[in-house]
Amino acid sequence: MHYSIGEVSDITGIAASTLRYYDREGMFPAMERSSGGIRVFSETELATLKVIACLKSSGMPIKDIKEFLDWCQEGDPSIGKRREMFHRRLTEVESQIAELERTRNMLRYKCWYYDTASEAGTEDAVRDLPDDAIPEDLRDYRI
Amino acid sequence: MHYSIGEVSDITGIAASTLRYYDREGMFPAMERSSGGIRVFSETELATLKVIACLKSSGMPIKDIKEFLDWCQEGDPSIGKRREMFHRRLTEVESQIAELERTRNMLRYKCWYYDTASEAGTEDAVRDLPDDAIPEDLRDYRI
DNA sequence: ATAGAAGTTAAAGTCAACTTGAGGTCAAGC
DNA sequence: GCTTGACCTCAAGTTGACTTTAACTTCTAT
Repeated sequence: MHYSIGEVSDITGIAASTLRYYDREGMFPAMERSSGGIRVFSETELATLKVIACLKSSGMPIKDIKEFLDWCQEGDPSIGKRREMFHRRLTEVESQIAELERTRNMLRYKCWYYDTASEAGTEDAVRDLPDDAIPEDLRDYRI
Repeated sequence: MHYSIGEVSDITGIAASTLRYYDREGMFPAMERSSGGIRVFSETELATLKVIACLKSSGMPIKDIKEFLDWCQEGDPSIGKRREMFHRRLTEVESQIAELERTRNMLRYKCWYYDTASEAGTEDAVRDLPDDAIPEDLRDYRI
């Protein structure tokens, strides 16, 4: 199947200007053009966009994603590099999750703090409470 | 206890230029200065920095954090607003975690994919494998 | 054949969150 | 008194990831 830039934008929710920007950066090396110079996206480019989305949401910068896509073009000889890259990315995302979970726990503490203050109508009711007045699962996340 | 900007930078790992920038943005409304005009950080500012770190790692922009800190200055009347803000932030972080977990699973699939390709020496060995040749827990994350 | 929607380019603009640079001041030890 | 390192301000620069603009072309439907 073939798609115009507008169709791809509608399918993926990515702005056409962003797709042009990715193209300018060389992320779609195999993309074709109509005789009049109009971009023709195919399944290949849609697959690339999925990989871009995955790597982007793992926090990888565009230029590193571009480098990875270049490795894909090189074929089998670059399998090792690509494998290592994904393992590093996985480790990275796992620590991002751990950090976000810590953040979530601090926010849970703050929610409890403000629920309590809100009920009392004043922060004085919570500010200097001893640790054992704090729900056990939130105690370590007091800030 | 009182700290110089350099000490706070060492304690927190935040660059002195960043601390000055935060100060310029009005995040330390109670911070004092020495007679010579030098910033004197106290426990109050260290506590603020912890809140800033928490909200920043939840993805909140600096100007919204500033707005929250302004609410804190208003005292008890703003407890409701602050409470709602933390509840929204918690919801937000929970969906960020869910999205990152999805990303992690896609990366796990890619790790398996490249482990397999690497062992075989060629991507041909994995590219078009049927779904049931993929580890069950990764099947849904094929990209 | 023509209108208008959708596409094209290159270059400039935007935004957040800092960081850097220039030029000057403060504070502690000798 | 003087050096030296840490501090100060203000303005400008940086980075990444887009987005916008202007001027133009192509495609599609009537």
